[in-house]
Amino acid sequence: MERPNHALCQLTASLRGQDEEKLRQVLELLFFAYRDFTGEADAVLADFGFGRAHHRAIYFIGRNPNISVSDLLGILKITKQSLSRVLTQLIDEGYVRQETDSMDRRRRLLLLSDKGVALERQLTARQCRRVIGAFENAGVDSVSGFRAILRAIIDPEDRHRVGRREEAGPQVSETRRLVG
Amino acid sequence: MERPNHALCQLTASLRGQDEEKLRQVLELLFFAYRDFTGEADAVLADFGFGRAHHRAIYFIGRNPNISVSDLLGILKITKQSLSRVLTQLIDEGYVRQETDSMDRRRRLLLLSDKGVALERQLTARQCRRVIGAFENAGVDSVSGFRAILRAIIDPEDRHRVGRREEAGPQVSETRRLVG
DNA sequence: GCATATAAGTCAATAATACTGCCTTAATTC
DNA sequence: GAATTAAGGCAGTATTATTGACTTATATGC
Repeated sequence: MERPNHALCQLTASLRGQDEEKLRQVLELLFFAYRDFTGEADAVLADFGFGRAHHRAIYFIGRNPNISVSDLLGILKITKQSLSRVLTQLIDEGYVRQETDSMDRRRRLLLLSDKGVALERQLTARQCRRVIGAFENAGVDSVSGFRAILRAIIDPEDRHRVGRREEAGPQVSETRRLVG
Repeated sequence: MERPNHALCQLTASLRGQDEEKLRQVLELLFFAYRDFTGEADAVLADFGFGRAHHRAIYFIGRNPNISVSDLLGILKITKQSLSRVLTQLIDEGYVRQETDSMDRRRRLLLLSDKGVALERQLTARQCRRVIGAFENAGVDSVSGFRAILRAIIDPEDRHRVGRREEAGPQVSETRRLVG
């Protein structure tokens, strides 16, 4: 059996220097870092009987108050049925509230309750602590490069999803914005 | 409901400048980047009737030829039963071979077959293409910072797992190394 | 040699997360 | 009024993971 190939490093002219070993290390860094990063929240979630799916819903509802179900689906990229299970639980247990949009009464706008806000903060604080620790450990000079490359790994059409949506006075959904 | 808190940014003295918005963006970058990064391989895996669990097994067996089952479990941090299902499939379908360690006949050493190597390369090549694209897009100056912070996010006791294990002549397992 | 420990594998039951497909209701838009 | 959109429900299935209990084979310590 021949040794691992070296074709990868010739994929582009500008990166001839990138050898396979370095690239593989990056794949592994992503794997281990993401695992430990998400693991940070898992212990807390387990105490509440929730999983990662609940975390993601709580996070993005907290981040985008008054988001509609379909806009949340657009962020999470899961099916309506998958979100439904999670959302029903969160609403039943009082972490998420639903309000009918007065502008378009078909839409249900999602909001965290006080209980939901408290949980979201607890989860986010833990993950931020890990990230801050990493920034300190690696040196803050590394942060801008870190952010730039993570952003560039994301599919171009989803890069705009990072950061806060503008706080909508009269609700303006993503889907509406495309139409209007 | 009050606005998101600003307590996070005061977690450490050295990072007073880090405000919550920036930190949250990092959490989101990690989420979207990892999703798109893994999604890259999913389409290929589906063609073979495999999932991400198979990918991880294939990757780390390819990366650590002659790894023992327990050492692989140590990397993946899943239960023996979970790995078993995946490994049985991969062996049955001829992607992974098993050989008894001549030094310790309890151990089964895992190796990719030619078919396994071909699949591993296909998956890794795709993910590397995305990473290389991101390096070009963000600028290669960002790479070292990117790597440094990812590494620092990983639990300290697992950072040594990034990179190739030394190619063992007489098989020396991780567990053995601790003892001997 | 015998007791203990280790490596691997197996069986059974369960849970979380996701999927497809199909259908309903209500509200809006053309 | 017809078509579309938003939300949700129901049924069935797949993947990945878990816990717990147990077996077999081999190696190690005394």
